[in-house]
Amino acid sequence: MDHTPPDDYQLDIQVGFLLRRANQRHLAIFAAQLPGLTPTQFAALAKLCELGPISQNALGRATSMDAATIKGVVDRLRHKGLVAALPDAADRRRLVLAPTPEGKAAYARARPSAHRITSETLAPLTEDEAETFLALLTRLG
Amino acid sequence: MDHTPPDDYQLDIQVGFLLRRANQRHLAIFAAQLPGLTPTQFAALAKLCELGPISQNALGRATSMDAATIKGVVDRLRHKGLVAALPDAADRRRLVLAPTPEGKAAYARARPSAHRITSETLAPLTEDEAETFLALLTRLG
DNA sequence: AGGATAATGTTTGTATGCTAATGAATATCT
DNA sequence: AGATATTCATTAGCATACAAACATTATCCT
Repeated sequence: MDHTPPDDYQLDIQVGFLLRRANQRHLAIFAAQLPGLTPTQFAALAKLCELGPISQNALGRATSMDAATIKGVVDRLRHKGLVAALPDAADRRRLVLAPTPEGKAAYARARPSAHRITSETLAPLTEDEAETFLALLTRLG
Repeated sequence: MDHTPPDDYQLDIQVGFLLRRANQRHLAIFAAQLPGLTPTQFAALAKLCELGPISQNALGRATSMDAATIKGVVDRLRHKGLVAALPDAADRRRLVLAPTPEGKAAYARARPSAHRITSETLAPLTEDEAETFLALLTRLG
């Protein structure tokens, strides 16, 4: 009898809306801390430095970007001189990507900022809360 | 001595990356459950139905979209016949928006789907976990 | 009253992000 | 081997998002 019928729809309480807002805030923090790279560009560069030479689509899978998206991101990284691409001799469909020396340097320079960005994004939470949040968020991916 | 130096950067652990992934999954669920409207379009329509007639920029603020973004969203809703726009007699800069009867009907029809979308997005978590997650996520917006 | 300021809506440009279609190359399977 | 299927990269089209610049209109302040 005390049961509230779900007749109301409060947008501000919905996961999708909250995810979008949290992401907006994170993007703003990222742009302020690391002006030269977008989050996706940094993610692609970071994964490429982590994994070493890899095909474009494989890099996309590693960073959760589809083929169309990763292409645009890689094109911009190549245009900036951070990533080099060579045709794969063994599989002529493939484009093998690798970070350039400038790309590796940019990644090394950006890493401290990346840590600050994560900290600042999670700053409204205590350490325990942040840990809980990340664990739950991981399961929603 | 057991302290791990933050020398490594694991992309898959970063908030930004996890937020992007969770959002991707949510968008896919949304598109499957509610094919006619995008999440932003639904958010704008829902807020407009909640709040009643309001200017375009004010609707943008209510839904966390900047002026350029809300314009595109509203244009598409108007093109679908879900939203009507009239010049404000009191303030000639303003465009007063209101849902059309079709817009109100679409909102009423979409609301059950919206609840399902939220449930499905949070399905990997228990109810208690989902509640915790939403509380923490709210503080990151 | 009148000049600085601010708000509203618009446009342009850049960057994600998805779907769908395409052509080329490789794998698979009978 | 040959037909079928899959993978890779690309392209086109649509929909967020944000920044920056703009003209128009309100408001504020002295």
